Amino acid sequence: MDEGGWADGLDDDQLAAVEHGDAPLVIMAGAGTGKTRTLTARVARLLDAGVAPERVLLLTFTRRAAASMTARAAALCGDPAAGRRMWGGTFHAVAHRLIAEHAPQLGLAEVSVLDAGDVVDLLDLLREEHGLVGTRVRLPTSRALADVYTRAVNTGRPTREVMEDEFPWCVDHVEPINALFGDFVARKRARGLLDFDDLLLTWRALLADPGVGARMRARWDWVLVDEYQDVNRAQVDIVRLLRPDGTGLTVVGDDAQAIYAFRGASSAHLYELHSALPGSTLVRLQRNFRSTQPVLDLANVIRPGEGETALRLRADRGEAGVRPRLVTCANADDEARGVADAVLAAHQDGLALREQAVLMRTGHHSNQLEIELTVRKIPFVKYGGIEYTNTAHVRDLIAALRLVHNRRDEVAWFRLLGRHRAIGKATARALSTALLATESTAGYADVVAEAPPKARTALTATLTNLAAAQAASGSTSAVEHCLGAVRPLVRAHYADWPHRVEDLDRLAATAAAQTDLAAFVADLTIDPASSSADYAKKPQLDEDYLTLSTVHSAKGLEWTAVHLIHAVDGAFPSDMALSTHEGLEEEQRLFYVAVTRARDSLSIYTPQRLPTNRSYSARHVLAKPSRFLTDPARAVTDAQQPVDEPRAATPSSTGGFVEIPTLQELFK
DNA sequence: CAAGTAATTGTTTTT
DNA sequence: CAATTACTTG
Repeated sequence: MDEGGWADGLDDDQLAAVEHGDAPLVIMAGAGTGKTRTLTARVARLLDAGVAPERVLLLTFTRRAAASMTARAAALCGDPAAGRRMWGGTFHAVAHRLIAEHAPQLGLAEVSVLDAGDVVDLLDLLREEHGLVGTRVRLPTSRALADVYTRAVNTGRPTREVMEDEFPWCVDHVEPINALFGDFVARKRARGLLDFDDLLLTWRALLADPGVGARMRARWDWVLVDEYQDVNRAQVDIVRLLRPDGTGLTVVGDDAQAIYAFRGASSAHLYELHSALPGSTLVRLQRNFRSTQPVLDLANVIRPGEGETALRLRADRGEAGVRPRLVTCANADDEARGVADAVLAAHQDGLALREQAVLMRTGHHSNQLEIELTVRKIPFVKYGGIEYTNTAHVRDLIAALRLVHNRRDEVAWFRLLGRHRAIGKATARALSTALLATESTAGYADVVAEAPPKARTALTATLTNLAAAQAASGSTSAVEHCLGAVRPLVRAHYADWPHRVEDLDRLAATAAAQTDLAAFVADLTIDPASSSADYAKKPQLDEDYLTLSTVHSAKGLEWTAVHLIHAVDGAFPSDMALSTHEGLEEEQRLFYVAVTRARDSLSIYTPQRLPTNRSYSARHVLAKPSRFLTDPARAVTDAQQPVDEPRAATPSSTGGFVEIPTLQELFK
């Protein structure tokens, strides 16, 4: 019917991908070539042809991407409700939904999701039991153990091999470490705890089961996967198990934008899929609809890879445009002023802050800039970095919320018990064991008797509240009791409690409004960035604000004006990546991703002096411009020195902005 | 065994 | 410079 709807404005290549039948389809789409649009249109076309929305599964890299794609596809075919009926989300989020549904088949009563920090806590607990503590020789930290484990799981290599290659100082302890990992797996299983890796492994196991797998496969006729260059071994297996012969499968990716090797991803999976599925069609999208040619000229210089896979992006918008600016600054403060000046200048010329972004390699690169923006009252929201839900008090509340649905969540018990005065590691462990042994909440009182006398009053209050939360029938009352349990602990435990309690009230208010509290808590863990960002910035939704983002978090997004800061060797590329060839290549792809986010205007800043990262005193060190700014790269940019006289911050000179809190402040 | 004090170590990206 | 960790004391 609404033919023009989804086909509107698509070029021949895109249309070919959209109208392709049910044979396996691999779309290699360069940056800015309308990959999201094509995928969305393809889904809309399927719906338009009468496919039931619940028979479509769309796997994306972030929850935000899934939500916007399903909503747009539904709108394109004139049935807004279809978006909610469709299956969409990250691998991890969809896995959780399916695992919760199949908990009985997995022998699990309830499931809780552990974040990276919880995993470290649990490993720490086990580390002592396995005698891997002491000061006689260097032993791996819990953090290192978590790294080894996740690395092995995500690449499908034995832990021994991972340790030999990447953690040589652990090699002397392979035996006890592997024994510990065995216990780690068993303990998680016994308590209904799933970490991020388990979500994928468990989904894969469900699919590999003859009975459950066949039924699960039969749920969807169409499976579409975005950002396929960033999937790891387990995710590849899941895709293959979902569509064994590739019928109804569509994957989209760009090997030049593979930036998650550290998580076990490999862009080789993209090619392997094409060759593994004999009947598959390969469609290449090379016309860039996003950026001006001058921006692409730089992108083409920076883009890694030669030969067959090399692909020169061509601007559909013609030759016009402004060459990227290469701005040399004295130091980070100078850089911050330069960015703020440029952002405000563009704003005065009518470019909304929402159309501008500042990108960086790592979260702390914007420290000085954030101060400058705050002083000059330029509102901003920062994406990336992991501060928000990782703050201790937020995790305390999340632990309490997890206990509402899973009384056997040992990690959560351990954490909350340890917040009490007079209860340390050893006592917390003993008490959590005792709590796990209780048949019902009625047994909590007996456990209090085992606690040190000084802790009993507070502990009684905590356990009474948690028991009430567990008995509560609705989210509102459950959350209220959790807050009742956690608030006094936070007040007693943190000197700066007023701020923290405010945070908790805010989070609790959102949690209380949920119909499915368990799912909300899991979501908060699986997708912390967008969940916390979404609820934190809701009140200012129609405000204009500048985006600050790590390049990783900026993947798939675009802005009219982009400012790339700290383009300096050691910062971008990160000094952590300089030692290996693969590491450096990934940094280069990351740089390419950053450059290709810009539509019209790109500015790259190179501060000449930065604080040393060794010593935290005020000493600075000379920084060289990023090695990716080669002579050919410089040849297609305009070098620019900002005014080098120091300028005072000019507060209200721009006026009119309402100060909104940054996420960091919300969760401090 | 917990809490306080002294020493030391930190280093990226994220589901 | 902070924040974690190792060591000491109550």
